[in-house]
Amino acid sequence: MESTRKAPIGRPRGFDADEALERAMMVFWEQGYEGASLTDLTRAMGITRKSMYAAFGNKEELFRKALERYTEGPAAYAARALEKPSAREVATAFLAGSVSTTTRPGCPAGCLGVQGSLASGDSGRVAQDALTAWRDDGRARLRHRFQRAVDEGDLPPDADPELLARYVMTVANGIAVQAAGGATRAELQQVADAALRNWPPA
Amino acid sequence: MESTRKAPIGRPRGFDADEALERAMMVFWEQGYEGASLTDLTRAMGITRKSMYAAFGNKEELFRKALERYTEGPAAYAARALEKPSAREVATAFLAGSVSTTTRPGCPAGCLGVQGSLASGDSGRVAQDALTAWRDDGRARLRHRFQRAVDEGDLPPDADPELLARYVMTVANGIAVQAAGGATRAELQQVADAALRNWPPA
DNA sequence: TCCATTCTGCACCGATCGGTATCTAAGTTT
DNA sequence: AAACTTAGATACCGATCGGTGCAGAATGGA
Repeated sequence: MESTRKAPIGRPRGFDADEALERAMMVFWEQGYEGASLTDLTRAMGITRKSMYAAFGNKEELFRKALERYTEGPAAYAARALEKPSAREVATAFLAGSVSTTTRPGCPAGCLGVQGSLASGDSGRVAQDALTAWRDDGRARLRHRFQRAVDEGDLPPDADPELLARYVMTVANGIAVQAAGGATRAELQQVADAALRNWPPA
Repeated sequence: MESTRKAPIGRPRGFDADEALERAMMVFWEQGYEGASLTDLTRAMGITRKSMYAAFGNKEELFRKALERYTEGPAAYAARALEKPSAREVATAFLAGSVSTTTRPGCPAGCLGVQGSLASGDSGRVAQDALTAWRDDGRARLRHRFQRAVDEGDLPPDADPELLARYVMTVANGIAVQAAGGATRAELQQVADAALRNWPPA
């Protein structure tokens, strides 16, 4: 009985399931759930469709397992941050881990938890690029406005318009993600207030 | 010549192009670019595929025009915010407009500019829900940790763990969006530092 | 040795995708 | 009235989607 549990009869699996899942996670991370086709996934995993279905069930379950792996791997900074001794250190470590993981060389830019459905396949790339350009344009306008504020003495001379613009835009993007996840207006207004409690933050 | 410009020969358009574009914008806003099929779009617009192609070119151009309309409509708060007299008012109005627009009743939750490719069709809904639950779980863990900090005296007694957790998660989500758009690690670390310059923000 | 299981590889399924063709009917110009 | 353009409806195109079936080979335990 134990022997059957350890090694079920039949040809053993010819690939490393953990490594295959790691590869699948990277594809989902980069291309999102719908943008990652079975062809993309299995090619990256180095196995056939049949093997993937036998090992992971279907695409949805593969994604869930990839998300679990992401939590224990690239997103492990979150759990580590929660163990810091003070709240300030928790928050600092959490955001530092967020920065580090979303900009890690060799890994897709961004967070699987956010853009797992933000990224897309080739057909949606133009729209994705258009939206990135749209956000960049808004940020540039904020930057110019804050530069003017520095010039006019409205902001201190050592204020960094680039940083301030990116800060405001980052909070706004985060608010959008929160709203899409069901946060209420009152909750988000509290967040906006908190983000501006000391202004300018630099 | 003026007459031909005003009314070109042939049967005039039988629908209001502006209103059709408005409807299309709402569909893109709610379902994202790839999640919005031509069937969804034309049904909402009340016209046929042929009419849509004749009036707007193709799906990509329709999306671009819908994004323009979004900029001039629901996202007009951004332009208005830039006209405020002080930098603080600019930032305040920008974030307040972001909150208001992403949580407006009768409109899709979130920002078209962020989740135009974040949302998805029916096939990706389960993955989308899983990611929302994933982010909610992370936020709950932060909240519990901050509650403990209050209990231990690490945070002042009047600190709001719910707000602090949402604040940190919002900034992290924004960082993820920024990273996906190409922001560098150094730039984002500056943002994270700015977000924590006065802690706790409440 | 026999059997069970998984392997690779390919063809295939129904469904949907964005986009087009074809038809008739209708309305506005010259 | 003639010329022109659009609307509506329907069917269709090639491509891709997630998922399956079937072939034959490989590799283990009983």
